[in-house]
Amino acid sequence: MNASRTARDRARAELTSEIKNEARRQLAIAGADGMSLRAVARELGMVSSAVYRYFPSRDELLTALIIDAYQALGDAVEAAETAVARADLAGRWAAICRGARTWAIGQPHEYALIYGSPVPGYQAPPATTTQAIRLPLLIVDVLRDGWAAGSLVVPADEPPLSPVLAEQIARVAEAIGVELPGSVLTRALIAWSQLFGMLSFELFGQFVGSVQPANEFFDHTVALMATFTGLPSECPATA
Amino acid sequence: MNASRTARDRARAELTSEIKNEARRQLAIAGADGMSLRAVARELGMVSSAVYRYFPSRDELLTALIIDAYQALGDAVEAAETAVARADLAGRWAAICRGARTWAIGQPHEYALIYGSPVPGYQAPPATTTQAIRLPLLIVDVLRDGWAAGSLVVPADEPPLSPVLAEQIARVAEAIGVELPGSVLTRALIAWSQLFGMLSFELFGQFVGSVQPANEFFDHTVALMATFTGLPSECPATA
DNA sequence: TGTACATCAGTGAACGCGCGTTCACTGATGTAC
DNA sequence: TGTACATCAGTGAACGCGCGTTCACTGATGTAC
Repeated sequence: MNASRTARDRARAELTSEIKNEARRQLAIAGADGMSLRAVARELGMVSSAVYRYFPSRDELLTALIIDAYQALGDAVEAAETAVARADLAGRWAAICRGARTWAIGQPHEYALIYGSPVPGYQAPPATTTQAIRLPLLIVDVLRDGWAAGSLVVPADEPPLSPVLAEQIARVAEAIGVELPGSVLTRALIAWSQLFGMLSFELFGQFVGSVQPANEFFDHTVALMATFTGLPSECPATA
Repeated sequence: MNASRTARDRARAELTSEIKNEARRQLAIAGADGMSLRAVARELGMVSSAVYRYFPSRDELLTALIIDAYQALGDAVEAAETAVARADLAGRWAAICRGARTWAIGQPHEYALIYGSPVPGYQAPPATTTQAIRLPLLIVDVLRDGWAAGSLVVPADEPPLSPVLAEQIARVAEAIGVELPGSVLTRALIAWSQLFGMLSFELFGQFVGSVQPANEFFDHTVALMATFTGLPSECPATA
């Protein structure tokens, strides 16, 4: 009836996610280019053409994996951030960073899929963007709360933004509906790119021979970058 | 005689670099996985097996491209930095950053090859490391000069490095033969990772919809990160 | 509850493709005397 | 300067492989009356 879930529906949903899981497994072994429909089908004990009942092409399967990855990262980071007391701004920032790192280390190949080199000839659909901006939006939330509470430390000798940059930043602020000084938003973008630069360096091996394993370097950096964005380094006075 | 360069030698050197050039062209079109020996040979008007007289396998060709890319980036950045007056520390830092960006934008696929996701199943030989550390070494040079001149601004309220991190950093300092406070070296590593995080975001499309085109954001960030590492923001007093 | 029809999942064969690598060979270039 | 031999570049055919995608089909599951 209209209770929707027929046996067929359930079977379809299950197989769809099994296909994605197997594809993820191959991603981990052979990378994005190595993920093949035939191999997925083989591993699942079905004939290769059967996969086409679930995904119309290899590219669509890849797209699904990319969206899933952004979503999983967003979920993980949001969960980590939500667990921290709202007033603990530095703690929330740290939770975002550590949540991202934990997720990235847990599934390095999915991380590489979304933050590594773009797959050549592949165009990300808009649905990915919606997921991709969740993390930067979380960062902005923390800063906005800090701004509202008056606890943000804006450096006095900040060089002014150039007109072009100021307008780009203003448009961003408008698009996400947030009122923050341009300098604060700019520093947030810098901290955001630093975070992923650091994660990529760690995961892609650029820290080998220096700060690898990077646990302590990561935590230290997170603290410094919190200060960089103007967040107070200590928990707020519980007054 | 012993004047070495026979016609054969010259022909070999020329074809070797033509093969690499064609391989780079394919890199730009199809990415690292898309670069194929057969296609290279085809484009050069030779039979595919002939390429094996120059590179023993596809992987060795890729390795050559990776080393070349690090080398080209190192050369470009060194040239940019050398052109700046020694005493102009912030200028040297900016030259390093802009040199890296100019090179990356000029050959985005070679950039992706060395700073994007690692090619699965591929192990970088030590020769790449020698080239890869040239840029961070340049950064350290600038800071060392600043330290020697007493013009480095070390923040007073710096959180102390944890013992593990302090030792990692000390080992790095020893390995590269430099005497700098651990906090300065740590900030250098942070700035270094920020630089490449920002470049990757720009090249891989994460800034679309915010600070793309990123020229002004880049320059602004370079200035802020110079301050972050302790470099004086102005040209030195010419006294 | 039972029948007739429509929908859908999965099959198996095929198309056409490109790939990396090996190997025995021909012919040109270089070297030693 | 000339000859004999060794080195090397490039050929062409072959091996064995895996890939994405299409298509006509069988048989099971769902739906409407």
